[in-house]
Amino acid sequence: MPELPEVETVRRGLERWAVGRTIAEVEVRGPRTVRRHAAGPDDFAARLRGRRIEAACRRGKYLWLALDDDGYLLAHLGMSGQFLAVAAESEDPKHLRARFRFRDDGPELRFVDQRTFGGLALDSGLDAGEGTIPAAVAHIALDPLDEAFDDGGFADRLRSRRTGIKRALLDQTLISGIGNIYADEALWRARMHYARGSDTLRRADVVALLAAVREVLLAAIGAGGTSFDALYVAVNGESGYFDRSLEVYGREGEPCSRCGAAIRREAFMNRSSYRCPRCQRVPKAPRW
DNA sequence: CCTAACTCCTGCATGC
DNA sequence: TGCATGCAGGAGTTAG
Repeated sequence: MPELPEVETVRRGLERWAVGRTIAEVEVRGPRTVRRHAAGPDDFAARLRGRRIEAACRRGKYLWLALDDDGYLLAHLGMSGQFLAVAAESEDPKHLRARFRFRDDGPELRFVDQRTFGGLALDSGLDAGEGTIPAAVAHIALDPLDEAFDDGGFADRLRSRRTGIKRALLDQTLISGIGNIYADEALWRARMHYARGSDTLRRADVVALLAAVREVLLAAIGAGGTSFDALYVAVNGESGYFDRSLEVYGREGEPCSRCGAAIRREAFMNRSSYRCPRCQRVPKAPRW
């Protein structure tokens, strides 16, 4: 599932394959993928025709392409969205949702999405202090790899919340880019249980947690992300290999690499959480 | 304002 | 074999 490392890998691919090119034609398959574009698929396609792509940007799990008319092509991959740069002659995949052709001889760009949680929209800019961003992204917190991320401010906000630590890590308005996989991996690295109350963390605990988050995100970016199946690949079609480095996620029953205890899978927030039962003990006052 | 449940969707694995 | 069920889950929306 695309989280920050996967989205960053895709962003780099868009930088390589889309930036500097001018759009000739856009084809949208069905209304769902552009459901966030209020004016509809035809307007979406018409406005993009002739636009030059100036930059590929990201905040958390949101991606956007800055256009030469000061607009933004905003994208979210959801659970299974992909951008693929491929020769126009190659066969259309089953879940093709949008196609971008350019005014050059290079490959076309396709947005493919099996589970349709992903989406595309055109948006206008908003001055957010740290620069202009698409208006629809304004409520998303900076991600922990952004140099403007405020560690102290995050600690304050986290500690003032009355929720569990994993819920907080998954809240994109508090810290962005973390999903189920990297939340579990970071909590394992920090030796914290997912149900620990966010208001029980001392500032030093938050420092350790942020360090663990950054370590795992950077390592995963270095591996090109995590590809469990064909649902996540880079823009050039390659899979990431961070799945080999996962310590707990998807490893139920396997020994913890630190202590040897069998990794446990538990239902939490209508999904699965993985943890080491010895390294990550249940807190005295868990907040499920 | 805060927190949490609900909802959208498709394909694959599992069980009877 | 076929059908029902469960599971994967990001984030906007709604409810309390």
